[in-house]
Amino acid sequence: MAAKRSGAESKGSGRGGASGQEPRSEPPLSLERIVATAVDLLDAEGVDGLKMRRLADRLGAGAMSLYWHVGNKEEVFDLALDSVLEYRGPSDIVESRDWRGNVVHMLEDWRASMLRHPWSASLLPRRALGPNILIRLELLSKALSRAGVTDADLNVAIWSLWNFVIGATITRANFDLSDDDRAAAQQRLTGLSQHYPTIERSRLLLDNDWDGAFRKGLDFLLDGLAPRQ
Amino acid sequence: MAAKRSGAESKGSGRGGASGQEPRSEPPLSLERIVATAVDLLDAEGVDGLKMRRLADRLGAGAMSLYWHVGNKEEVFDLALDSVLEYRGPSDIVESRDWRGNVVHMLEDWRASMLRHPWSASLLPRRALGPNILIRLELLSKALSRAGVTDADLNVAIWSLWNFVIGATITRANFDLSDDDRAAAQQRLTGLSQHYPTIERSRLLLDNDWDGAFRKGLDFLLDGLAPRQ
DNA sequence: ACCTGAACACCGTTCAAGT
DNA sequence: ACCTGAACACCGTTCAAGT
Repeated sequence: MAAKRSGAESKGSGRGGASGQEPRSEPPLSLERIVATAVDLLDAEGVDGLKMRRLADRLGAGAMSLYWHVGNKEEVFDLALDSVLEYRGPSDIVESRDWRGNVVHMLEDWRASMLRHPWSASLLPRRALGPNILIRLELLSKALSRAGVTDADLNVAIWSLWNFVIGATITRANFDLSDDDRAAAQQRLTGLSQHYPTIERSRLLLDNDWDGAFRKGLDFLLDGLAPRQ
Repeated sequence: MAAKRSGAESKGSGRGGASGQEPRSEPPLSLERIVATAVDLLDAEGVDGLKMRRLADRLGAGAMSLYWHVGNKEEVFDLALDSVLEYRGPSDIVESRDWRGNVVHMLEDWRASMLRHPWSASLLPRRALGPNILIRLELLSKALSRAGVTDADLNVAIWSLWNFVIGATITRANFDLSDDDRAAAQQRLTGLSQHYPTIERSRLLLDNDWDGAFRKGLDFLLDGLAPRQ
């Protein structure tokens, strides 16, 4: 992932090194490098931190060079997003047994991949579906069929799981930023406990076990979709 | 919702009326007017269409007057969002019977409210929870308790429903924009049917019954959360 | 074919003034 | 107390050139 940063000599006159750590003798610009660097930048600075100028800077390229390789900023987002959703499944899907294990594994991996890049979940629903998510949906479809979900219910089941994963991951990725805020919210809730007695008592806003809640909620949903007989 | 637009005389020298329909003798600026107008503008132009200058323009106010009433643009988003999530429940919650009907009604109303303002769903997960969503969560909590969900599972159940609603609504609101794109995607899928045979056969990307899928998926999830015995 | 800086058309926000 | 325009510090993108 990280660039190799070979020690080398500078190109010509200095560029007024404000950043101080600009690598020298860069490999030429390429889509691959641009996408990889965009992911790094997004990880470091979030969605709002991705600016075309800054990206070019990180690449050691002139400010506007990117526009030769990419149509516009949107395209950078699309490419960065898909590059982050790759799935290296558990060996082969031929393993017919334990459809449920396969599904849970893939969905937990999906969520984990997006949480490693907290900008990605929010982006996913508003962009065209790239090949890497299609692979995941296909796996889902196969497994659910095998589990006995009827053809008439198949699409509903897939979208239900999609909704659950997207909703959980977007929520988690965004709440993550505001740990103190959450305490403050629960505090406020306590002050208003006459209005919200039930969620105040269960300490809904303080509940911190995101991974457990995802896993248990997913189990409930799968129970509903394909009841174990 | 819509302003009354009383016919009246202009204030002084013309402002070079580019928009052509600027109302005259506006009521004074107020938080309420700002929020209501922000919602209108968001509905009309989307998240990216809300610019402080444009909002001021719609209010018939000078470009920078808003900053007296609001700290910054973020605050406008927060206020607009909460104003859109109000719930006027079915009479009273005392109706103990039919917890499931109550839940389904509230969640469908929640989704419908957000789809009426397609920018709202994406905003919700990244902002502090306002009073209007807390009311909905409280209702959810009460109903699920009544349905027999144990205290240990209560938070999981609430977040599962949250995830489902958020995921479904964000997805629907965004896919809505691209009806042709979806056909194109399915087309592309058909071309690659050796890679994605199952979702190609079920025509996953063409499935257009969003309301039905939401309702049926919600039923599955509720079955998992509180099995009907 | 690939890269570049200058320039344009925006934005959010600050600030010193106005009434 | 409330409103205002000018000004600042950005940003995405176009374009005419460079090599």
